[in-house]
Amino acid sequence: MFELLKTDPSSKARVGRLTTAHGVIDTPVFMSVGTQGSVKAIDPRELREMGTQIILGNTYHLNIRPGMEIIRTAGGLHRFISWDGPILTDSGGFQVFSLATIRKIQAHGVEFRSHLDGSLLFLGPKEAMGIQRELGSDIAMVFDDCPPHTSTPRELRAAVERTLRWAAECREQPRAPGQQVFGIVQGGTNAALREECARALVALDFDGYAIGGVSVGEPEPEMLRAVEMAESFLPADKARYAMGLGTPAQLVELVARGVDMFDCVLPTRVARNGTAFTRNGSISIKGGAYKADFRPIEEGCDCFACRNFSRAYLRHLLNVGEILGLRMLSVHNTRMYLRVMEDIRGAIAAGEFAGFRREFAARYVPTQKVLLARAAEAER
RNA sequence: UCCAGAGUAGCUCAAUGGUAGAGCAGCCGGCUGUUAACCGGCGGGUUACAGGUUCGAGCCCUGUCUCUGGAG
Repeated sequence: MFELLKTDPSSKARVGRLTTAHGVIDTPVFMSVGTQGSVKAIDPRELREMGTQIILGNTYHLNIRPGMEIIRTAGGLHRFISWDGPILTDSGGFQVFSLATIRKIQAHGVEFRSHLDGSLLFLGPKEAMGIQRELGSDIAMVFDDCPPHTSTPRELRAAVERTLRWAAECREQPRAPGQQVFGIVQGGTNAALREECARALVALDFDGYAIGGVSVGEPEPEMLRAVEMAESFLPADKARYAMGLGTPAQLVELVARGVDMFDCVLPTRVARNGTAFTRNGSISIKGGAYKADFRPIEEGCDCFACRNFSRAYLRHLLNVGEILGLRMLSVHNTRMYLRVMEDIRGAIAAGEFAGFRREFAARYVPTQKVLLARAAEAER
């Protein structure tokens, strides 16, 4: 159940409350990604202490390993991974995109050849919902067809039609007690397709609506447009979830466009690769510039890493390959994302979101790639 | 002091007498519903030094220096 608490007068930003079987979530919310039943390098106690409200799991990956028999025997995913807060499970739809080389799309689902041992795995609406039911997630996602950014209009249309057909079937599948199901809008950067897909999904009446088919290789301006196209046809009284996004700066902009929920591997993946997010943009802690920099990653950050360790020490850890280094960067980045969301919620509630948004954008230094994409956009 | 071996990129090491390379480190990118503690790029050399042989030498010869091991 979603409750809309306040809407920002200067934008579409809103604060709300999403009630699930395992707890209440304040939105806008960032959801940490725990694909294989673990938010990589961070344990549940740390997640809790950082203020994590909900985490993700993945149908495809958990079904391959450890397999449903184990999770069933364990008493469901919550018990198995010792996380008693809300869990959202992705359906495996993203793997249609990310594992494009080892899968074949068929009428009633997708045939995957396991990336581990090559064995066959079929995932369709029925299978994906059945697995998510057994996982016992609080929010299950419909099984969708997530096409790449490079798709032709014909392919995009086919993906939308398939996604809608499958969504209708997902909608009818049995659920775990208290489990909510979210539909997923596809349609790429095509406004007509986004509208058509959104309207059709809304007609099916889901518990919430996700915007998928973003973060599939498109430049930032196109991503923002795709979200806008879908958002305008979604009901205000249901949660909106932008799948797979984004950078801290993008989160602020997406909240301003009416999105309530996010998930993204960036904070944890980038951390393992030596990069830390700050309000001023991201910094590569591995760099020699931090060799003798005894300040915390980010002044004023209340995460465990910033309270205890210097950039110099963290750089040293990363440099010698000590696992603590990437763990601490993961902790920092995750807490940083959660703090951004806390600040966003506070700003909207206080009626100060417009100023917050302006200042955030002014301070956050984008990557070269984003700058180039924006420049190219301005050219048009 | 003698004998032997070795001196090549910051480090550890390659390179039948025929365009001196790799890994690591360094620097710069990238990473967006995780097949990623990952991927890509760049810089970097008086081949210890001085001669010699040769069309051509990191490689062969002579000398010098340094290091390592052994002998005394």
